[in-house]
Amino acid sequence: MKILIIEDEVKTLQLIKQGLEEQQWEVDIAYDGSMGFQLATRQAYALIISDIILPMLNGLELCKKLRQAGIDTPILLLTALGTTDDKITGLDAGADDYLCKPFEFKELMARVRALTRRMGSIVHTNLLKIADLEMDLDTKTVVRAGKEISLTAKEFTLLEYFIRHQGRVISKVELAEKIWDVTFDTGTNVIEVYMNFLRKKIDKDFEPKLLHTQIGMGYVLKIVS
Amino acid sequence: MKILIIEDEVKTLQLIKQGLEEQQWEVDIAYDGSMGFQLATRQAYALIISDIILPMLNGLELCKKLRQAGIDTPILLLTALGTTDDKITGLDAGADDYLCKPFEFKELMARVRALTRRMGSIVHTNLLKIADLEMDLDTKTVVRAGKEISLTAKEFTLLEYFIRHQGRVISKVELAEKIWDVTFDTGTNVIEVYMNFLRKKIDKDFEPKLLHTQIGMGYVLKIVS
DNA sequence: TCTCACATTAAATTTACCTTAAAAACGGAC
DNA sequence: GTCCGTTTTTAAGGTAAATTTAATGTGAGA
Repeated sequence: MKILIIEDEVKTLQLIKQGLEEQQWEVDIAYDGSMGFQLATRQAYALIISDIILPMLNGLELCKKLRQAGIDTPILLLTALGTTDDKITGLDAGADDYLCKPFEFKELMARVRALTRRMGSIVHTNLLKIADLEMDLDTKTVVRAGKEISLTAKEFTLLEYFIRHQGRVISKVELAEKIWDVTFDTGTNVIEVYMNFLRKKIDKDFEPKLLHTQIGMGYVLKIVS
Repeated sequence: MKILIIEDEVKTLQLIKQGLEEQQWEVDIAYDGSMGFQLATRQAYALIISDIILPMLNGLELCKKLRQAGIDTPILLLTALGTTDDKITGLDAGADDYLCKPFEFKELMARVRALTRRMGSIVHTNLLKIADLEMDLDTKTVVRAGKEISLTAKEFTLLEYFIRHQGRVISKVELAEKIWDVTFDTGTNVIEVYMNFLRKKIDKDFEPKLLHTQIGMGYVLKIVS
């Protein structure tokens, strides 16, 4: 699950984004309120972190509009406006927490943990990983270097087998048995065709390459050759 | 629904109690941590407001014990310990918010409103949501974008399963087991027919579409593909 | 340079799913 | 019980996408 940051000040944005990514969160970014609204209504986030002073639509109006639209994602407002009345306005607009700049980074992270804890249990469950390639068995999605990659059922099963046995050279006979469920030589080249499909999708536009051929032996999924 | 205050300093206690009662809250009181724990585990509160420095069992230990006991009532810690590290310790112990004394009373009230907002709606109505689609389990009604949608029993059960597992790709085998209670392949296409029924009712006249097919894998209920 | 194992592409085939209609089962009302 | 409306299931035809086949290209090793 992802976190959405809405902030027009690039330095603050980068700081938060980096910190969240270190905690294994996926992060989306918006530079103004209306862009933030678009994103927040189009997909489900675990948390929205928003500045109050924003172009287009300010953080308070954003809160209200999201709540009106039925979005109940936790919202953390982050701003330089530090009076008690500002905080009250923010919280009553529908925000769940309010943190004043300048804030200590570790406090922000603790508040993020507190706000996402409830969601957290449903999060990051069935994930398989190698390098920057992630496979989510629940949502059946594959992401490499942050880009979502769409796989067919057979491609998915095949890649799953490779990730579960990463580093091991897997023979074509083994693949035929485990993925295609045939135990005799059918004289086909499906496996080669499918390895080609997979490579086009998960390796072609990325580095380092993960799928390697060991001529006469089989294929391996591993980092570096 | 009630709020529980755990505080040994009588003056602060009275101040908060009175303020909450003016907002029509019923208030229970505990003067030490273990009494607070007893009360919190014996009935459901909308919110627990606790000091950290308490006789018997301090506020942090109380938080941890309550979370371990499976109590997920929102907890607001209220204390004189004001460093960032104190806040982090509190939030990571399982608290939802942390306010330092001396605090302005109206900020406390705003934070109480923020923390109880969710509970207020979740508790007395038993409803499931995704995007602008709402399902009320008590009245067995479904509403999308404000329009009431009438579903048959099987359609309702099916949609409920999807909403409870939103984001997850659900295979036809799983649906057959969980909704139709068959564990073997009956060679039927009921599921496809029912997906068609559901789509006609909840997706046909609305945007964005929520039910998506992942060929060879199953179906997902989610916002955007 | 020749061979073999694998890569690549396009075309053929098959499967999974959608849609519609009609049949069967169910549930009140009488 | 019978009738009738509703819900659930079966069945059949159509379609797009996934899978497989087949034909050709390429590169490493003898």
